[in-house]
Amino acid sequence: MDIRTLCLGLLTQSDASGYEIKKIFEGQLRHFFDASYGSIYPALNKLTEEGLVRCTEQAQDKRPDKKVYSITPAGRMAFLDELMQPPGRDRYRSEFVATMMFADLLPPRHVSDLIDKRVEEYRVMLDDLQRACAEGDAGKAFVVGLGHAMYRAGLQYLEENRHLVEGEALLASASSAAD
Amino acid sequence: MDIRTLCLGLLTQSDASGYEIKKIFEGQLRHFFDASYGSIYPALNKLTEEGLVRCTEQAQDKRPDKKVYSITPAGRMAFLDELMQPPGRDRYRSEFVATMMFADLLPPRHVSDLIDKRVEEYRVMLDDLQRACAEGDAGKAFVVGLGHAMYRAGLQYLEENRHLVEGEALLASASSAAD
DNA sequence: ACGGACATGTAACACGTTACATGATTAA
DNA sequence: TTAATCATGTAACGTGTTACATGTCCGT
Repeated sequence: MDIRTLCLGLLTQSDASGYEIKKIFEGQLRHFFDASYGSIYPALNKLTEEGLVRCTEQAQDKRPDKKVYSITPAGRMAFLDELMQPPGRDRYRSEFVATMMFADLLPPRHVSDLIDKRVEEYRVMLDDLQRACAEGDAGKAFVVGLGHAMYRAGLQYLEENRHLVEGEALLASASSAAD
Repeated sequence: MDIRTLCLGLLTQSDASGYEIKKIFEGQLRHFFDASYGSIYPALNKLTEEGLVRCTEQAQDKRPDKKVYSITPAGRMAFLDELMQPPGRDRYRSEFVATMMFADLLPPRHVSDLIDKRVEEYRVMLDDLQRACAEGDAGKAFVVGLGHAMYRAGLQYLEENRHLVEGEALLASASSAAD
């Protein structure tokens, strides 16, 4: 699902400007998706050309014009069509995970620091998601709940199993300390 | 962490050809990373130019030459250097999750089918990971375990909460059936 | 006076995939 | 004979990010 389609989807829920769409990505959706202005504005222009959204320019005093986009019936159909396509496979990219794969090459302290940081990040994220769970429709709540469940499991795993990568490092430092 | 660095990392663990590296990505690492020949071969060539890996051509009878790459001391240093950089944020892209966000726009049956499929995929993946857990060093086991824990939580959540998105659909169809 | 929010956009760049090109060997 | 596995590579394309360009208003 590319940014263009995602924007179209957001516009099924409410009219918005490019700037506002960015805010939505930075808000509750932050832990699942993101998009920069560099992809949002061109996407919106393309959708307009294709007749899937309509743009109403609102002149504002003391501010640049605000371009508010709303989805057209054709846009709704196109989005539905997209949603009905079999979803492609998830893709994931985690430098933390990649780093942990090679934990045995790193100084023990560094590994511990990385895990500490990640644990803290998970905690913040879980708080965020808890809060986000309240607001929003069923679909959003479901997705937020899924994220929460998975990140909570990740956090718990880190806490219970960090010794696996820290231990190995300790072993190495213990054998050199035993000299 | 780009493909080039990932290849370098794999070469810290054993010498390999481009073809073999692809097999590794398709094997135990499948659920965490992937890479196509179109990025692996150029990466390997670039690493060679940079002096981070060395290439030994093995003439094979009845097969094209096999180019086996091994990491150089400079390569090890460069990889370590890379690993010591603070890891960038995770990025995630899931069409399933995106689709679920808009579950209320979809036919109830379709949503149920999607979840059924996802549940089945999780089951297969968990089996895979269970098996992969045994082999490999501490780092790999840790990462595989983390994946397992998170996907298991995802599966459980889906099973226990699918009614949230199926229920809403049912509600809509119930009210129209009550006419 | 300065940084941050509001507001829109473009161009260069990075990174990766897909499809193509080539060709032998082996098992069904 | 047909498909799969072994084996390497390139070129076109897609998709997105970063950095830049521009300008106002508001709070401190």
